[in-house]
Amino acid sequence: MAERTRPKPGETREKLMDAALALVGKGRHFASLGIREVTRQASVVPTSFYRHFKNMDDLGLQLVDELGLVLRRMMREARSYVLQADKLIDESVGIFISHAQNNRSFFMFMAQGLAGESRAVQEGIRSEMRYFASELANDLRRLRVVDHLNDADLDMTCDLVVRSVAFSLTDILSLAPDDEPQIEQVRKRTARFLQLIFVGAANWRR
Amino acid sequence: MAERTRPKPGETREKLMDAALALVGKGRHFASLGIREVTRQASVVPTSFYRHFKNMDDLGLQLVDELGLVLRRMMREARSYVLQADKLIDESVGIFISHAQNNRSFFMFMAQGLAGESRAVQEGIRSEMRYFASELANDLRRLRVVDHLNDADLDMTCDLVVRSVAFSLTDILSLAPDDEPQIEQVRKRTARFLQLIFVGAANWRR
DNA sequence: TGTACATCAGTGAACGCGCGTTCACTGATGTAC
DNA sequence: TGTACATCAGTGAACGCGCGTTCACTGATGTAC
Repeated sequence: MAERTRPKPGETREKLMDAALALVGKGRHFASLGIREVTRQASVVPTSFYRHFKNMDDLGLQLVDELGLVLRRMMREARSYVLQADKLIDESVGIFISHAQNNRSFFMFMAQGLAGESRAVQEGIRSEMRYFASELANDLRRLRVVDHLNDADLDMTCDLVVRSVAFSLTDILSLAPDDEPQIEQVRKRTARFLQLIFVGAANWRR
Repeated sequence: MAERTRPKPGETREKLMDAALALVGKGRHFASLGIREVTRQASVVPTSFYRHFKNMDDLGLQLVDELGLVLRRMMREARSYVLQADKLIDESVGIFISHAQNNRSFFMFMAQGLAGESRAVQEGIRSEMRYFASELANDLRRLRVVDHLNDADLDMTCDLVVRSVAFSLTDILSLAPDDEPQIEQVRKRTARFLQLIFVGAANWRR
């Protein structure tokens, strides 16, 4: 019955990334985090950091990859719940916002990274958003709600949708996580933004 | 013919704010700037900082106020150039983008601040954006392009417009300042976003 | 299956450095009478 | 108008501290034969 004296492989790496995320979730900006600070939060000796990351930028880049996983999970859930077009907007916005609340730190990191110091992180997040928009375009084609739009116009519409939702995200993040009434406000407003955009798309260039 | 041995009042304060902006303009994130770093950039002794600001957050707040002035100047220019509705979108977007290029550092600071560490700076920037949106609503009423929308729907539309433009801003800022072809792309795409939104508004709840 | 060796992740001590902040001082400008 | 004093912005030295990074070491795990 020997105790586990050796940590699982990759455990410290995960602890460091979680620690950075936790600090961001507490309101700190990623760009202002230091190596010692992160290792302290992770209850790990500072030297260990270098076993897994070159520097903080490197850690940031690896967080972007994990962010991608979160976004894909969100998309998958939206797809499985939203099978027809009529409640599409409200349900998708709802799913998005509940994910934003359950992954606050991740989305804070994303919001920060868009205007962050590291060009690479910036590009990574933008590329995730582009991917998200293109998947959305696929889904809309599949649901046949936008048959009259050509590909370029559909892409533009989806891009605008993703941007609007991303901006609503920063609204959510600036609220207390349990401020239900305000969160409900943001949910409604975001849904109306999307309705407005889709009304625009429906009447586009006719 | 005595040399001016004493600096003008407020000169150092201005130098410090300019220095912080300059560092942000070089790609640094405001949250990661230090007092010594800013004073060094301003060619001022570190102690002087405390004559004008309590800490970096305080300096950030005062930068938000100046940002407000830049935005108001931009609005004024847009109003004087755009007198009728037909070229409204293209011209406004053009003016906006040229201001973004001429005040890169300011707008970088704004983009960073939206997801920044200081709650107060965040609120300040949001409030500037709300003000901007409400002024836009006034203008649209005045130009009588949105007569069929009620106040709440007009506000929503303007909010969405301002958000979309603000997001395009981050597109511009991530490009090299002289990358004309790409900037032209962003200009066109932003204009089409706004057209889509206005088509939506024109057909809203008919 | 057993043995020898390479690889890997974590450790603790140590380094030099730049940081934020304080202090007492200076000298120019503004204000009261 | 002149004088005395308060206020203000800028200075240079000094402080203690936490930072990023390096180093040599440890011991567990993986690999070759």
